[in-house]
Formats: sequence, structure tokens, C-alpha cells
Amino acid sequence: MDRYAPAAFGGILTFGGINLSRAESALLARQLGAIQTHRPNVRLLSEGDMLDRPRLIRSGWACRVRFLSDGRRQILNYYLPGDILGLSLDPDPVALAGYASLTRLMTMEVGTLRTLALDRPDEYPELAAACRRMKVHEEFYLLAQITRIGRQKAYERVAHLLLEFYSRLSRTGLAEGASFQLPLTQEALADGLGLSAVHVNRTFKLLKRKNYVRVERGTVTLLEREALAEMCGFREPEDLFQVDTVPHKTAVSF
Amino acid sequence: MDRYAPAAFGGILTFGGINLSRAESALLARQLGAIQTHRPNVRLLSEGDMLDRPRLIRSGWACRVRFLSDGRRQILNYYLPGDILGLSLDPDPVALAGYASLTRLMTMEVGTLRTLALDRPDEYPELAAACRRMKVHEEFYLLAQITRIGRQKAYERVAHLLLEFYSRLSRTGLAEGASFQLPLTQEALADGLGLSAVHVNRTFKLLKRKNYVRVERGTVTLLEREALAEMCGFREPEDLFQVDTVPHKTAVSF
DNA sequence: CGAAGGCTTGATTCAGATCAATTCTTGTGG
DNA sequence: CCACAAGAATTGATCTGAATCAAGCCTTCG
Repeated sequence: MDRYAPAAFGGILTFGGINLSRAESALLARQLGAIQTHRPNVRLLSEGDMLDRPRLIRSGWACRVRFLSDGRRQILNYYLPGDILGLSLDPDPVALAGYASLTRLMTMEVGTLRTLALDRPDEYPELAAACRRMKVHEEFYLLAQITRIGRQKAYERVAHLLLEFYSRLSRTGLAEGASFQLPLTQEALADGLGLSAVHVNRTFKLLKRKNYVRVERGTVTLLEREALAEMCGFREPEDLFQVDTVPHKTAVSF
Repeated sequence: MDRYAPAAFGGILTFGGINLSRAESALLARQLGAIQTHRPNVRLLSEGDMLDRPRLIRSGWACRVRFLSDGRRQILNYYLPGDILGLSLDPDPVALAGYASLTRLMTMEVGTLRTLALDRPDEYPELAAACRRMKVHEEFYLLAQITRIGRQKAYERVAHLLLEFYSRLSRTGLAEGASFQLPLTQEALADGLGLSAVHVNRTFKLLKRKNYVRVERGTVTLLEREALAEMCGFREPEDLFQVDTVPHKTAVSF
């Protein structure tokens, strides 16, 4: 059941929610690699591995993760359908953390695309730009992750992460209205949020009671998206690139 | 009093602890830009700003930071002497968070170096490699930051961050034996560690009592570096690149 | 149908936050 | 060189958000 979108719509290639033109998609279509499936909760790459074979996620969710010696687990970031596992524009790239599947996963090898983006960016400008943009987004989400777990309350963290998921899935066409499929266990959320699974559960209960969200069978509905975003200070990465329209948000003191 | 090292030793350029050859340093030496000083706790760049003018830190410490609407502050990463503020290899780079000084700061404009690294990497291979390496280190430290604040105890967090500072300063020649100058307030540490300033203070007291560290006048001495690293799971980024020597550390379960 | 994994809930504990003084430093101006 | 003011560091007392422990209850799915 690959309910989570294909990353190519009618011949248009999409990476991390960024569409290539039909023309460039056509050029690249025959460069796509083999498809693999992976079961949930398996290690895909280990710290220190070479990242020369990035894989595009066609369905399912994955993450980067680090373990402490006593078994504590920290999820560093999540990868959703359309994201690329192990994308690096470095000529000699190394995994800075482990990569693991969180659900059943279907991936496609895109090592060739990586090579093209690196060696002939001029021939594939959109591909190269999409790769760079994906890296920027990845860093943006890392920074969001730090702010969430460093300075936000449990209910803010959960709200913020749900908004991030919604935003990212929307870009890939995987949200329906205000709803999306969330295939993660509460434990997988907890390990990303720096909380215990029990407390994630209670926090969901709180958000439901306050009518911020509805959750039924793995489907999350954000009922008050504006209010939710306001409450937890959520911002889209796109906001950063439209500096001309919005006047500069004069930030808090010093 | 710029007690914190110059980033150039006898004509050798050093970026983030990575030395260029004498030859390439000589080629680049005349491309260095103007020097500026900045007072402590001022905003250097805001979210969304163009990053076309990176600045090398010659002395002092800085950080990237994000504020919540009620004034809570999260420090995302720290920049030490020899680091570059706003380094990006993207053609059209944007600040993903604010940049601020934490101490008095002396910086040097290195926009020209950025341009050379981008446009003529073949002529300046070491410069280009150093820039890439710095970006990798930066991401490595972001991941460490996430693990610290997401899943470690206060005393582990503090120990881990001190080890990181020691490691980074050592590479630039700014550590003396087991000691280094730590010019940050406990509040600046707290905002990076996701703790309150009071608790940082108490945690220092604990680490002192256990004879892990000594602190006097802004000088930190790591008394039991091995034990400390073991206790908090600290690892050097270099470990990742020497996969051949060390057999693969089979990590915790799945 | 049964087993296993995930979810939910209650009871209890605890790490770290918050509040409130007091000292200690450090930089400044006279 | 000294006095002081402002900012840091330190300490105590108290509170609280989230962890932990421990059942029970749902869903899946073979």
C-alpha cells in the first residue's frame, strides 16, 4: 500500500516538493535507478557511510537518527515521500548520522541524478537548483528542530512538528484539505521531539481537547491552522525567500 | 584584548581549523577584506538576509539564534575564532536564522574568497575543499546540538558542549593543554543548551565537585577528558572520515 | 482466534524551571 | 587608584512539566 505519493506526476519530476519543467524531467526520466522496498525500522545507512547513492523516497517515511550508548534515541530529522535520503553535493560525502526507515519504504536510486547535478549543472539547471534548494530546506528543518526541542513546551513542539509535516506534504500533493496521513508511532514522534511517548500521547489529548487537531486512524486534521501556527511560532521556509514583499520583521530585543 | 587567536599564522590561512598550504595562502592573502569590530550582543545578520558577504572571525564568539515571540531565545550553533559567519556555497544564499555576536568580535570580510571558491574551485582547490569541510562540520555540530538538547541530561549536555569547544579551539591552536578560554555567560550557554542559566550554574558546580572540570575566571580546564567524553558520548567529527582504521561501531539495536 | 505492538490512562517521582536574594566581577569615571 | 554601578555568578526555596512505572485496552494481522 503505497498510499504516499509517487514523486513523479505525469512525467514531471518532483524533488522535495520542487517540480522540474517537463523538458528537463524528460531528459532525466531515463536516468532514474532501481526501485527498492525496505521494511519498517531498519537501518539504511550508518554514520560514516559514503553517500554516493542517494535514494528518492516514493512512499513511506524515514529519518536520520543518533543513539546514545544506553539506548536513548534521537531522531534528527524526518524524510517524507519526495525527499532524498543521503543527498549531498559534496564530491566526497559521508553520512553524519545513521539513516533508518520508520515505515515500510519504497525508494528509487538517484545516484545518477546526483552525478549529473554535480558534474553538469549547466545542462540540468533545474535539477541542480532543486538539489540546492532541498539542502537548504533540510538545514531549515534542522534549525526548526533545535528551536522546538530547546525552547518550546511539549504542546508547542507537537503543534509545530505537525505543521511542518502538513507543509511539506502539501508541497508534494499529499495533504487533502487540512488533513494528512501520519504513519509514525507516538514513539517515533517522541524520539524526534525530545519527549517520552507517554507525554506525546497526553499532548495529543490536550490538542484534541482544545480543538486544535483531530486524529483518527493515522489521519491528522489541523482544525485551526492559523491559530496553531501563531501559537507555536511556525513559519514556512518560503517566507525567507520573499523578503521584498514582507517588510523586515524587527525581531525581539537584545 | 583579542586574546583569541588570529586566523592566520605566519602567512598560513586557517579556516575553521583547516590550514591551507603556504602556496595557496599566498595567492589568497591579498584578497582578504576589511576588518571590523562589533560589540557584544548585537545582531549581525537577520533571517532572510543575503549571505554574500561572509565574515571570518579573528577573535570573539558569535552564534546563530532564533527568538520566540515571548522572548525565549534559542542559540542554534556557536561560531568561534577561525569560523566563518554566513558561509554558504549556494549561488543565491539566504540566512536561515539571525546571526549575533556573543562577545566583542573582530571579523574580516572574506566575500572575495567565497566568490573564488564558487567560481574557480580548480584554481583554489584547497580553499574550495576547506569551505566544503567547514559546511560539513557545521552540519555535524547542528546534529550534535539536537542530540544534546533532545536526549541528554543537563550534566551530559554541558560536558558535551565543553568538549566540543575544546575540540574546535584546539584545531585553531586556542587551547592550552587541557584548558581554554570560555568567554560566554552562563546565560549564553543556557540558551544553547536548552536549560535555564541557574541550572547551568548548578551543573557546573556538579561537574566541578566530581572533578571533571575546573573553572576559574573564564578559563575552563577539562580534568578527565577521556572519562568526560565517555560519560556524554562525545565524538570528534574526524572520526567519521577515518572509517578504514576503525572497524564499524555496530550501533544499538533495531 | 490469539499474539504483539501500539495506544491510553492513572499514580508517583524527579529533573529542571522559576522566584528571590546575595555575593562576586568587571569596567568606568572621577 | 578608588568607588560604584551593572552585569554575572551563586545559592536557597519552591513549583511544575514531563519522565517513569504500571496496568489495561485497542488494533492489526498472521
